[in-house]
Amino acid sequence: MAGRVTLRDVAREAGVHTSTASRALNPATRSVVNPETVEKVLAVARRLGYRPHPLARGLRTNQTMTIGMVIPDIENPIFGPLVAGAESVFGAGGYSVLITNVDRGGNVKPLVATLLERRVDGLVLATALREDEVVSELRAQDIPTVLVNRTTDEYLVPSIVVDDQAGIGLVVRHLVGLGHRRIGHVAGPRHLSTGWGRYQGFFGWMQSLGLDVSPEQVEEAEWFQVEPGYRAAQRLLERLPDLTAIVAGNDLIGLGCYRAIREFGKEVGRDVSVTGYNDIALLDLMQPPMTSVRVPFRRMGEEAAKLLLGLLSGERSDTETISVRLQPILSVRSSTAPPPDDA
Amino acid sequence: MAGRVTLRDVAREAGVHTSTASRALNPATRSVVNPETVEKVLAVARRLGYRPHPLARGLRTNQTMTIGMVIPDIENPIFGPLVAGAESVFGAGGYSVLITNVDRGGNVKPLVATLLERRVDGLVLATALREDEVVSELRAQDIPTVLVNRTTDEYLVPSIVVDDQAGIGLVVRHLVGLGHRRIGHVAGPRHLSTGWGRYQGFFGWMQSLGLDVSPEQVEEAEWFQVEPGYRAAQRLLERLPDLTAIVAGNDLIGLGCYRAIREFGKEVGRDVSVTGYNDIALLDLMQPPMTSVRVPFRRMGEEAAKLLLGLLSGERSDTETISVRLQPILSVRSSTAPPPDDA
DNA sequence: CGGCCATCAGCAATCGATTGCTCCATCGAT
DNA sequence: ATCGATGGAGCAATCGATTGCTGATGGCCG
Repeated sequence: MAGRVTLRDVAREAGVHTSTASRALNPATRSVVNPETVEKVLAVARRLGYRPHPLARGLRTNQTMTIGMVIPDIENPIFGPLVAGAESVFGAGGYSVLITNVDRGGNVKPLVATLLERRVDGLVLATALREDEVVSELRAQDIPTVLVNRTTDEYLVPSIVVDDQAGIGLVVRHLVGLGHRRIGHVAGPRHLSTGWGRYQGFFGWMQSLGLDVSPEQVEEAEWFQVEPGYRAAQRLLERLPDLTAIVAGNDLIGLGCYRAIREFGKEVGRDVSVTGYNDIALLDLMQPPMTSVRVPFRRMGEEAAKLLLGLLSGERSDTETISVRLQPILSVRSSTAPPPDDA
Repeated sequence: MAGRVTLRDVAREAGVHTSTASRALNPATRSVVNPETVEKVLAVARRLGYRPHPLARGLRTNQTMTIGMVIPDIENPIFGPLVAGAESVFGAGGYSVLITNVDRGGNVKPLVATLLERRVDGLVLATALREDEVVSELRAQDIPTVLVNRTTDEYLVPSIVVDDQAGIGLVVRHLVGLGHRRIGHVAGPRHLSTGWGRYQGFFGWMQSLGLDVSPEQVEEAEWFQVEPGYRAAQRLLERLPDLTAIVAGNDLIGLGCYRAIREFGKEVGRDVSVTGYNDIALLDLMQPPMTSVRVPFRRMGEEAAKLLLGLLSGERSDTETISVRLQPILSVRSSTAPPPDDA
């Protein structure tokens, strides 16, 4: 029965008062106790296998050593590594992670409320919208919060995101380098920073590379999924049948593009190149393997955890602007190739 | 500031003692309080937005309303739905889920110890080995525990698994029905109930369908991953080049088989049929789309949560044998076809 | 009219740890 | 020798809710 031993037991056994035992056990207050007494208490605690009761401690100190994490659509494979990374860093810091999943269309607010009722010490949200009421409130209430993967337009709380400008730059330059000129974009939802940032990046890079680009070269998928990507790609190809390349908002949308391209009687990688984003697992096993922008999700989770730990320890104030933009790299595969000669 | 209001505040405002307020608020003890008083307290609590402090309550009642969940290799896509399913049921029951990931080869014991120190009310483990010391200890300590996806050989605690016997039956009968006779098996690790059960099922079904089957038709992948699956498939095909079908231990192993088959100059689905297991996302987009056994992971998570909730409420005793075997169904795709004529 | 019981609410202990304050003893300085 | 400073340890309050027990009130029955 681990944990049956209370501080009282330790104190009695060591022949000191509980308060003394408490101070001896706590590294921060240890200095006010006689070193010999400290030794004695420590020895007894070890022998008895004493473990402080987290609830009792938390009640008094008003800390739960618990982090709340909200994940949208946990079935999306990008979130596994993200959670794993965060969890490992939090675990090393003595924190545990309460996880909550919110399916697409679900309401984040009550979930966050539940987490706060549980008195989590901080939050990691992977659910931010570009304009996010929940985040604003958390900011207003001074609840240590870190955003991950997505962020808000206005800086409210720290975030760890990937540099979409850079990521899209990688694919656009890659495509242009291959000789593509007529490039389209099947964007993700533009009310999310990821969809928006990539969309912006697409425009920016096309222009800066001196290529014509207009809004009609873009279609928006309602969601970062295969099916919506497929439908958006259909619309795009119908309007602009002579595109030689499509930059997809993420890998799943890219897979939707594959399907649409085939339905138009063309071959992916030969007639029309496609790029994805995120570089999820198994992408290299698709037909053809998809060129994508590799996003370090595990690292993203780790950085988010470190950042939040920093906020919690008071080392960093969340009023100072801190945002981390991770740099992606390009995974080139055979879904991208020079445009066909007759193009 | 949700939660700043304490029971004391409510009691004072309602003009009653805290104990009365407490009883009025708790449905179980409400009957002992005058209905009018109850109304009054309830009204005040609502007005003030009172939320009980979970730590204070937990300290007294010795319950944290928290469940610990241990996931192996959280990056594996099967665990997303499983976690989501469990989390939604637990959430509805007022429980929160502390999640812990253990990477392959990691040690589960200290993670469980941490969770127990946190005083979780129960555990869901997706990490069971066929002989599992940790599970035995939990059983011995009477800690409400449920296993999910994998189970132990000896019945120790309740589990929710898929019926591997039935699942393998689906694929073997499917293959035999297509005309295959020389069928091999690339098994998953046999120290896990999933690897073992499918291996057993393969033998059983082959025999019961009157086909020759010997251990040399089987190779074991060290892990449920593409790469180990590939290596095992290589070994198998080298030994038995005339196989017309391979039953893979799971989808990822199946994808490894794809690669090995191609390296042997054959075509998947035409020369050699392949079946997977689990039916993970994107499998339908592989080349060729893989026939697989669909396992309802979300449901598995839900059932696990329900079962554990049952144990916790005392409705069910964990001494009575309870195990749920979910029934899988077959997703037929084009990785399976009749054997080639010359075979 | 007295006594008994049921109903309801308050008192106070309790869960286990933390921490401000007090108290005592010792030591050094004047 | 006296006083103050200092180190070290104990006392008790506290965090917020739950709950066994006690006590008061009022109704009913004999």
